[in-house]
Parts: sequence; C-alpha cells; structure tokens
Amino acid sequence: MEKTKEANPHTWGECTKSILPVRDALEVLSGKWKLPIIISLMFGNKRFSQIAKEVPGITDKMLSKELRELESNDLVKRTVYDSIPVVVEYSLTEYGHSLEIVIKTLRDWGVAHRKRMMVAE
Amino acid sequence: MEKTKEANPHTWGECTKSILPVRDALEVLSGKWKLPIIISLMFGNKRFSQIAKEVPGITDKMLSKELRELESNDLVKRTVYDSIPVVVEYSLTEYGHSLEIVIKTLRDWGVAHRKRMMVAE
DNA sequence: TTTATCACTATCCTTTTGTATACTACTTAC
DNA sequence: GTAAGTAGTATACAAAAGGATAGTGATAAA
Repeated sequence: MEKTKEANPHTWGECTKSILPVRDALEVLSGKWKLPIIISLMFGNKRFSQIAKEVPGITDKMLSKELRELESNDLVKRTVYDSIPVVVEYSLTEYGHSLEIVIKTLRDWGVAHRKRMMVAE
Repeated sequence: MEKTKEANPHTWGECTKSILPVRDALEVLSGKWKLPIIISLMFGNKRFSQIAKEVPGITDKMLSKELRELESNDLVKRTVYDSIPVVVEYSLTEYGHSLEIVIKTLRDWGVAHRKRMMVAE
C-alpha cells in the first residue's frame, strides 16, 4: 500500500483534465429523457406526439421541456409547418448526429450490462 | 411533410430496442459524480481522501454514497488495510475498466463540444 | 354535439439529488 | 493539550428533476 500512499501527484492534472470535458458532455445530455429523445430522432424526423409514443413513459411536460433544451443546444431543430392543424417537425441537426457514436458506445455497454445482470440473477 | 405523417411504424420496435439498453447504462452511471469518480480511479487506485481531492467539488457524503453504489454494481472494489490508522483503498474492478471506452467516447465528444462553445462566444 | 387530434402549457405535488455543517473514534506530530 | 490526518456518519436543509392531472384553442370527424 505504499504505492497508494504517494499515488502520483501528477495524476491530479491529468485526471481533472479528463473529468471536465466529461462533465461538459453530461451537462448537455443530463436527465432521464434527452438521450432517449435523441435516439428516437436518429430513426427519422418526428412530430411531437410521435416522439411521445416512441419514448416509453415520457410525459408531455418532460418532452416539451427537453426538446426546448436540446434545441437551445443546437442538437435538435424545430420546424413549424403552418398547415391546419399546425404540424411541428423535430429533427437532429448535424451536430446532433455527432452524438451517434456516443450513443452507440453507451448502447453496446448497456447491452452487455443487461446480459450480465440476467446471468447474475 | 407527408413523409413525416406516416413515419415508419416499424421504427417503434427498433427505436425502443435501442432506448432500453441506453437507459440501463444511464441508470448505473446516473448522477453528477459517478463518472468523475470512475475517471479518477482509472488513473490508479486511491484512498477516500485522495479521490475527494481529485474530484473537484464533491463532498464527503456524496463520495461515500456514490462509492457504495458503484461497489454494489461491481464497478469498484473496496479494500481495507488494517494498518493504523485504517486505510481503505478503492480500485476499479475488471468490469469497471470496461467503461473506459464509454468514457473515452464521452470525453472526446465533450472536448469537441467545449471547443464549439468557445468559438460560439 | 360530443369526441378526437394537434402541440403544447399550467399547477401541484413527490422524489431524488445535492449541499452545509458538525461530529465520531483512533493515532501521530507539534 | 491541541491540531491534523485516517474514513467516514448524522442531521438538516435546499434545489432540481420528474410525475399526475387538467386545460388551451383550433379543426375535423362521428
């Protein structure tokens, strides 16, 4: 445990340098619903009520709130068609699409994790 | 917008199939502190107070709570050395190390995001 | 005329998450 | 005897996140 006691003082810088950008990413993607919404839009542009149907369990309030945040972070684009009744289409921006690899990695890990849980029980 | 109106009914299954594992992953990694703690341990085994120093802003209570959750999910291992005073060493399990690629992806995106924000302002 | 769809908003409430502060018990160093 | 370091716990509180339910206003279909 000597190695523990004087664990590299220089890791501090490296470590913090790693933590900060991860924290930035987490801030933009925080909450229970943002990633599910983005995933839903990865499969195509959708209207409000369509997203609501595809994301299991979300309420209108949450969907509305999260879409606004995603829009303000330039991950999602909102397009209003002035038909009757008004139709609003949501789509991923190019920047939103840059999250695809993050989501794929997370999903792969999640799949493995779920398998692991099944075996354990 | 016709294409929007009848957006593939079959995306439902695919979409939900993607959302569920991501949700599993998010559950294990949820909260403000779990990933920062894991990152800190990626740089080497650490004692309680060392982690507290390396994760900017965390309180003892949160660190203690999150470590317990990470331990119960088999991501972190807790080893007590009965020296005087007692020393407790935390380390990533093999399973914990499997998160490295997730974190790397998230960090890369975070770095790009931070750059983007700087340019915008 | 009631009902349904569109895309939301408003209000109230509970749960979760996080913070602040103080405290434990032990030992070494000053 | 007092402070500092070891690894936390206890209590109280504040803030944020999320859920439940209802309502808006336009239109169209039964």
